Amino acid sequence: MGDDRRVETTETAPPTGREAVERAALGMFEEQGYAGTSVRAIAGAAGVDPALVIRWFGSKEDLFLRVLSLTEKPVPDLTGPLDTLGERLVAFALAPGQRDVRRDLTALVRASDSSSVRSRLRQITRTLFVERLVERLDGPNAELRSHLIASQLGGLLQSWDVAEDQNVAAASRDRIITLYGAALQALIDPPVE
Amino acid sequence: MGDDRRVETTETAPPTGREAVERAALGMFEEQGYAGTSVRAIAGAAGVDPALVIRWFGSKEDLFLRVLSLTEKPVPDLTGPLDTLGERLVAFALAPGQRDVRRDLTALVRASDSSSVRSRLRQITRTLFVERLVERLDGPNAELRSHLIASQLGGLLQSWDVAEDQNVAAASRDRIITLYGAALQALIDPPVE
DNA sequence: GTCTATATACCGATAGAC
DNA sequence: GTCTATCGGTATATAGAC
Repeated sequence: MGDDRRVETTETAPPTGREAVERAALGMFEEQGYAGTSVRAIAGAAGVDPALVIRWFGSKEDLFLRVLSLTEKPVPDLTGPLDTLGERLVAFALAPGQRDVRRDLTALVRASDSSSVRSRLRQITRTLFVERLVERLDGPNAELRSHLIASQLGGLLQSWDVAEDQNVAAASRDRIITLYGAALQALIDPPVE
Repeated sequence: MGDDRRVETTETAPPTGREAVERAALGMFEEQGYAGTSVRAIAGAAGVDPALVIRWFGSKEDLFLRVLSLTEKPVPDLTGPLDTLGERLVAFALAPGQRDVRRDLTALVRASDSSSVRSRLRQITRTLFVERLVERLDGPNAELRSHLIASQLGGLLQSWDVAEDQNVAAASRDRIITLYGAALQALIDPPVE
């Protein structure tokens, strides 16, 4: 603060104060997880006193939830033909450009011992997938099927992350898109009785 | 050891020493997670000095991995007709009797910031599902498909747990078995080119 | 008001006495 | 083998300087 003269046009102004804390926190939470990141380390990286972090953001968990809200993150494109939506969803989830989102979701899942984090996770799943999927699905149980599709995507992301360049991750992305896309498609297509 | 006289017949002998620590640790890790469970609390519940827990088991993480190895847990029955295996796998995963296994897997996933825990998770997935599935699947990419089926099951378990008696968990188990079973079936059936 | 410095109450782990 | 005492670490809260 102090010399924060509100030059709102420049994008690359070196962050200071609260913003520096938020950026440092996001990066460290993504890379080392919640438990592996200390408030002291965040404060050090941001050039700020540790006590200020608590004073500004309430608690470590509040800062975590604020910084991992996943707002302003890209959303999957659900337009286009329904009968190939499965593959497009998998391709979206595994796209290189979605790496940060994957890491954010991983960090959230691994911190989900806390019920606040679980609640945030539900909210993200709902706004990112379920609410938008349910409007496109035909047939019965559209909402449940949307939830289950989101579950499938969550499972894929978790395996992709846990695999660590073996097993699943070692397979060609295209093959996974084809195979797992078909599995998603089984819940996208209206169920036949 | 010392007074461990190998009375292998009695099942209900009140656990003492190391065994009391292991039981207390398992229960507390399942219920409150890794971070939420302190060595001091485990020692207190087991009636043992906290320093002994470390001395006996090496570290908190070593104790966690030892107690959550998921050996001697029931394994899904993969025999029977292939064309309904999807539903049977979902039914197995969601069965009330599998609650402890679900909680164990949840605890592991939530502690998977640690690479040792991720490694254990891979091992469990492999021995519980992949190795046994791959022998039953026909068609190409049997191993990858087995991994992806395990991913689907992992995603379902995670949602089931995060949902907390809303959304997914609120739906009738039978409907989930039907719908998600069909999604698993898409990877069980040999892919058509 | 904003921030600095300090205090409290935990944690996992260890050294060393008995 | 067992346990006491303690170390360095953590998150969080507050008193008080500027």
